[in-house]
This record gives sequence, structure tokens and C-alpha cells, in this order.
Amino acid sequence: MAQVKKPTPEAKLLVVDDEPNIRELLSTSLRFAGFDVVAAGNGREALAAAEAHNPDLAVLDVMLPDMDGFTVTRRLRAAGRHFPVVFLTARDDTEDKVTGLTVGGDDYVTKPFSLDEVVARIRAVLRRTQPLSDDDAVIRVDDLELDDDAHEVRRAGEIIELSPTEFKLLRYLMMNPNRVLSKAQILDHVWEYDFNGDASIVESYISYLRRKIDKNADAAALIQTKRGVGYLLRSTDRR
Amino acid sequence: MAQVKKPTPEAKLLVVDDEPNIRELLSTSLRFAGFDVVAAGNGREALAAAEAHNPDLAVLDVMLPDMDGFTVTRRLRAAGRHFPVVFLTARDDTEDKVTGLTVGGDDYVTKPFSLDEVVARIRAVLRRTQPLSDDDAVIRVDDLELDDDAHEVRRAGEIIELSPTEFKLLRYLMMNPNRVLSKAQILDHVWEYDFNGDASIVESYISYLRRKIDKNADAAALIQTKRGVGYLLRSTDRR
DNA sequence: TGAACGTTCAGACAATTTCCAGAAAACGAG
DNA sequence: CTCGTTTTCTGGAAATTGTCTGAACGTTCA
Repeated sequence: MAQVKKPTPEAKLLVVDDEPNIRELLSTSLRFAGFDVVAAGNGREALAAAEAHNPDLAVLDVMLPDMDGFTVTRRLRAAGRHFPVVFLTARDDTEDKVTGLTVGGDDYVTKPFSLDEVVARIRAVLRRTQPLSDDDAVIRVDDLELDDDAHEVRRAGEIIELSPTEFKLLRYLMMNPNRVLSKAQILDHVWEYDFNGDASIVESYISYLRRKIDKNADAAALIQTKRGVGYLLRSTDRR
Repeated sequence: MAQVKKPTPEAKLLVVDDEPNIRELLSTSLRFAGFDVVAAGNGREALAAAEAHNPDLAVLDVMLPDMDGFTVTRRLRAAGRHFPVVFLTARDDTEDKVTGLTVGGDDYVTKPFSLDEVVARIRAVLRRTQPLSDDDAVIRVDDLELDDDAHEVRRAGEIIELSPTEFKLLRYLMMNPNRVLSKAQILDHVWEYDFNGDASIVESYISYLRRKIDKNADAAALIQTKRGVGYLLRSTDRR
């Protein structure tokens, strides 16, 4: 669905992955999130693309057919390109392979990832490395606040503890206030791309979220059910 | 007859389905809704047509004889075509086939669909992906408001809860104010194309709608009966 | 190692929706 | 005014959809 919040004015991203499906999924998704996207399928192409387009950030699979992501990074840096990198790694990569991935402004995300999680991480990295960006880590909907940097949620100032999935679900809802989101959409954006359970899991998590966020019977419910269509986060703010 | 509300200035659509009946149904319907339509019967034709006509959006059956919809999409994207896609899927396709369909600006509709639902979804996608479009998610007729994004209806600011069918029926009426719509027309536009009950169902739903929308006896009734002809949504607004 | 937590699923239960049939009401022609 | 036709609207059966609990399983952390 439409990401209401557009990122730092047109940041340019370089997406590098050898699997065409992942590459397309990421490119499409990031383009829609408002980024300018250039894609590459291997290390050689990546270096050429970096040369040609001078991106603000790269999303880089560490496992590439011709050279690994670290080599690519090293060569980029040697060529005087110092943009940050978000690495993509397999979940079962050993710790030592992962260490060193977050030095500098860099970060990493494990495969399989959730699309909105990747977008959030990219934004976080850009916020750190381009402090001039007008992107804000805090999303607000009425008296609900979600701070992506602190990974903290408050309702009327009161901290609410959420599990990782609950947090991602709420972030997705808050990014799209006053817009119905179907269970399929929620699954596509919030859950990892290889999840193949059914959409009823979304119902469970909506239920958990409500219990934590909408427990005050007096305040108007923020999360609403649109029967037969999906769910909606209501904002009364006119903005 | 004619859809009063024309879409984003002459958006060009590519319709791809191998069943000639569906293809014709969609093409005719979309053309009538004000779109510029090009049709194709398989993946190969679709790619050629995209090349030749550069559409703003594609309506694409995921099950095609030569290649599936995802392959078509991937090839389109690889060729630098980044227009959004509305996928058509069979209702009983397993969940796993459906994942990833709502990424980017994309969306999907299950067969059998209602014609007006498809049009609405296409407009929603165009709205999201072409923010410059003058198409608005809110339809207004007098003090009645229907918000397609929030899937919400208000009369004089007051939210009215509608079931999915009631919502679709009202949307159809509101798209055609001050124009008599026969029961057959309503059935054709609002109900799924394989519905084979009789038109009396329309009477029932008109009755439900009236109860919710025209319950204030003081305000003039919006929904009027044209005996022997059909129904009409009256608007006093000159616009 | 055990306890706590998070994710997922199945399924009981509740609520809503769809559709139809048929009684009652409204309409209009003569 | 009366009659036949059309429309309205109610009741209810069946299907669908949503909520939530409990339990299994895996992971994390002390």
C-alpha cells in the first residue's frame, strides 16, 4: 500500500542481489517507498553501477556469485565511495561472519526479511548518516507514538511493551493511517517474504495489539475492523 | 450508463487474460469507465503490447497459458517498465501463490470479481502511484460521502456502517447520481460476474441501504424508486 | 538447565452477511 | 375504487468472517 511517509528527498539506492526475485521484490518495494533505485546482479555490476550513479546507500547481499559483499565494499571504499551499506545475510551465517557489518554507518538484515523492516532499516541508516534529512524517527498518530530509533511505543506518554512482530505490525498500520489494509497486504509487508502460513495469523496479532494499545475502553478504539476488507488505524488528527 | 466520474486523464491500461470472455468483459467495462485499453491473451503478447503502448497500469491474470503473471511482471520490470499491476487470481488459489501481490503499488482481485470493484481497485492503485492524478478517493453526493481508501461512508459527517455489498452498491449509485439504474445494470456492475440469482436481491439491498442512509424521515430521500425502470440516487447539488 | 517469551496454528464460539421466500404495502391503469 | 403488478421489507437458513483461547514448539536469557 501507499507509504504515506516519503523518505529523505529522493535518496538514491543501489540494490545488489543475484536472485532476480529478491532483487525485483526489493527494487519494487523501495521504489514505491519513494527511493530512486538502481539494481545490480553481481559484484562487478555493482561496482560499475556505483561508479555510474553514485548512490546514497547500497543494499548488498553478502553472498554474490563473483565476489562477496565485503570485497565489493572494500573496493568501493578504495575507489573513494563512502556511502553506507545495508548488508543482506542468510539467517544461519555464523556470528563471526556477521561481525564488522555494522561498523561505520552500516547495518545488516537477515534473509528472509520483512519488506517494511528493510525499508525501516534503510531509513534509520540514512538518518544517521545524513542528519540533514527531514525524515523523522518518530511516527505519531493521535496520542500514539512510535520511535523507530529507540524501538519504543507510547500511548499518551505511557510506554507500551511490544514483541518484534507486534512492533512491525503497528508500524505498518501507523505508516498508513485512515486507510484500510487487507490481511494479504499486512502479510506481504510485515511478515518475512517466505512466510507461507495463512492470513489468520494477522488476526491473532491484531488481537494482541488491541489488548495492549486499545485496552482503555473509554478512549475511542484506534484499530478498527472493516469486515470483509481488512483493518484500519483511525486517526482523528487533521494534518 | 456512462460513468459520470472519469478517471485520471485517460490512463492507459493493458488487460491480459487468456479467456476471451473475461478479456472482453474487462476491456469493454474499463473502456467505458474512461480508460484507454489495450488487451492481450498471453504473456508474449503482453510483453509486446507493453513495449508498443507503454501503459500506465496492467490488469494481469496470474494464470496464463505460456507464462505466469509473475514471470511477465519480472520481465516487464527487467525491461525497465515500472507501471503497477493489478493481478487477477482464482479465489481458491492457495495462499502461497498469492503472496507478494500487494508489494509496490500493486494489488490483486480474486475471480469471480465484480466489475465495479475492479474499476475501484484500479483507481486506487493509480491514485497511490500517480499522486498528481486529479482522481479523489472521496465521492460526494450532497451530504453523503464515500471514502474508498478508508472504506468509510458518512452522511452529514456521521459514520454509517455498511456491509461489503452495501458499500459496493452505494458506490455504484454515487458514481451515477441523477441517473436511473436498472436492476439488471446494478446486478452487472455490483455483483460478481458469475452470480446467477435473480434481480430481486437488488431490491433487498436497496432496502438495506435506505434503512441506513435514508432513515431520517425529515431529510429528502436520496434513493428513489423509478417504478418499472429502476433506482436513482438524487443529488440536489449543482456541480 | 529451566523459565519466560514469542510465534504459529487449530478450533470453539460469536457476529455478521448473504441470499431467498413470501407476506404486506404501494402504485397506477382503467 | 379495484385489481393486478411491482416494490418493500421481514424472517430465517446457511455461509462467511472475525475474535480469542489454548497448546505446541522454538528461542532467549538468566
